[in-house]
Amino acid sequence: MEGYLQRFLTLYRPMITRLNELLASYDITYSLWMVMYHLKHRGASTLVEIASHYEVEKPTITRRVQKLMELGIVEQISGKDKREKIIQLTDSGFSIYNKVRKDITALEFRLMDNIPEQERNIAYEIFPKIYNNLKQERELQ
Amino acid sequence: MEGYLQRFLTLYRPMITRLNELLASYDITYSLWMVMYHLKHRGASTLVEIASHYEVEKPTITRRVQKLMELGIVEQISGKDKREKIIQLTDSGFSIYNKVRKDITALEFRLMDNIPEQERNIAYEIFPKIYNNLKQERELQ
DNA sequence: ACCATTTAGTTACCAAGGGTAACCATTTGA
DNA sequence: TCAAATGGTTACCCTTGGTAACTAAATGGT
Repeated sequence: MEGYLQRFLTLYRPMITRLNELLASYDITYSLWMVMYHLKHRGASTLVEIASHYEVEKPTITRRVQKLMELGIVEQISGKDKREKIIQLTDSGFSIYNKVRKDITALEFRLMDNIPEQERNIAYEIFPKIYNNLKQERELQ
Repeated sequence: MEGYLQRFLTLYRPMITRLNELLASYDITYSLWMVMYHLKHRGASTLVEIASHYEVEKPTITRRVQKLMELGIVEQISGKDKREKIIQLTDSGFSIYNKVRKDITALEFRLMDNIPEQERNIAYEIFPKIYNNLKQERELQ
């Protein structure tokens, strides 16, 4: 499996570039999109939950959430623990999510166009496995 | 295939973090490693070739190559076209490459540990296909 | 053969994204 | 009950990368 990381990294910039081109018309960037995606798929979350999932520091998420709040895409809800800031998508946030989702799904189909169904699925399912292995690798240190 | 890009992006930071931790003991970062990898696998290259392969701008590669030259990892060779700067790994560069390669290969094995051989291969082979599709997507614009 | 255009690379400046350290407020738990 | 741990923010800085303007060299149409 020599070179897997390299192949992964080679894909990164072209992918981010296409994605940001697409997101520009909605005035968001991929880093904001990642938070929106997280809230859509995992529901209301605290900043620490988001930070640890993507393995970035807390201030990074503070900044992203501040921008998303200014844009009216997310809002804070109250929980028991007064230290926590629980964030969820607003109605407007959901609506923007759905519009962007269509565009991204279309892009994903174009990128997967000539790849057999079975291979797509395997490549799709392997990511969470590697993710878990990366997390475990971290714990060992 | 909805969410493929997202799954890809989610992996990025954890992977970069592990990789940089590993590379730190050799005093290089993943961005320098990518250039070394390119030279090892594609042979002596011009800066424009490297830049267009990874889809970054020329100044970015100028900077990386300057650092690698300071570190004695790459050197310039002369070609016919006097505008071009053709770069290759030095003996020292090859030696460092081989040491790092062992560590990264070991990391790659740990990350793929619990994934069946066949799935690994498919996930490995799918990257160049997506890469080509991304490049084609760019041309259409 | 000549000159406008293109190409390769560099420099200087700037922007995005993210990290570290220090801090406050709240909660946990010995 | 009070020290330690946790969630979040602020201020400052670093890394990476992009843009614009430039030089030098090569190309190509006339």
